[in-house]
Amino acid sequence: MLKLSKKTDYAIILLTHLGEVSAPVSAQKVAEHYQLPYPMVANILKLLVSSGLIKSTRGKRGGYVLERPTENIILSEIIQVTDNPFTLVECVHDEDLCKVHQCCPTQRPLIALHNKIQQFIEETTLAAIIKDAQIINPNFEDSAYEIAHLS
Amino acid sequence: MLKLSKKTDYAIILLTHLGEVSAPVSAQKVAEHYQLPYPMVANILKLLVSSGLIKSTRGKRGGYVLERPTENIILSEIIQVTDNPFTLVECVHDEDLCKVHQCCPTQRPLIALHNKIQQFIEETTLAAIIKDAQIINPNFEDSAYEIAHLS
DNA sequence: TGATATAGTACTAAACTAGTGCTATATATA
DNA sequence: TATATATAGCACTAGTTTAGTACTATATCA
Repeated sequence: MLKLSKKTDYAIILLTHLGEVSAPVSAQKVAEHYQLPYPMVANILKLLVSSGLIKSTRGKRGGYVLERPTENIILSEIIQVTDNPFTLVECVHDEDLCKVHQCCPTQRPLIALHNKIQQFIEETTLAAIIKDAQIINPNFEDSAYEIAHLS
Repeated sequence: MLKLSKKTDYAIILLTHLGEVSAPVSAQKVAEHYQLPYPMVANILKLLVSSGLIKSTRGKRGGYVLERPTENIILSEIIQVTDNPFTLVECVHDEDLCKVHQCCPTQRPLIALHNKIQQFIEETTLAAIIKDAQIINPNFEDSAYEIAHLS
């Protein structure tokens, strides 16, 4: 099915949130704020740490912050972590897998589509995603700030 | 996972084949030609009939032919039949599904990506796919012709 | 030392994918 | 008109993936 997993969806939400605050945010707080299941959020945050997109501090006042500025995080990295590595059709990366590659009509057009998607997700930075989101909800930054500092 | 199903892959192969011959081709023949599992091929062809992309004739010398010229069949139709209807993220079509749409940062960038993919699969005709495939294997038409008329 | 928070790992239910099997029906042709 | 050929329409299964849960260990602040 041509769709992104909820994991990716959540990851973008989480990273966007982290991109808008400076103090560490706990899994609990983010989960509450977006009404997402806490264990899920916690798992994804762990995943994002182990893949180097965010870093964590434990203990009281601990939580997660971005590892890099939002301009240097691209959508394709996020998808790579939370979805399996993007492969529209198997033979894009390994044409030996394909029984009919001698006369395969899908290869070229689907590789073209693959490349278009790839290009888009490499062009799109977290910074751009955040900017887009703020057009919808200009007060978001403030409310996020409040939440992040709610004791 | 951001990928197309084998069903779609096969459907494109099958439709391309039908686009290159004029006489009806049986499920058996196509399956043999591409070394694909016959029951799978048969199922997909039935699906393509019921969705109006191809038409069938039963009995001896029966088989499948395209319902329309290749220029009038677009990739998005094929995907719609064989993959579930394309929805990169659920809220593209139904934003009430989303718990956080008041402040959802994924919505805009992912809808943008959705639209890019949508545009591509609507621009791409079966005729174009066939033309692409022939660049790879210019003898394909001949061999397909042979197979189609193999008694 | 205790509360808070992440780290790591393992597990489960539901959904989807890929593929199979069977029986009924239509058609060309000998 | 009988027969071989071919599609039509089901229903079923195994394997994989997704989404979400649970538990224990460890680090840190106060």
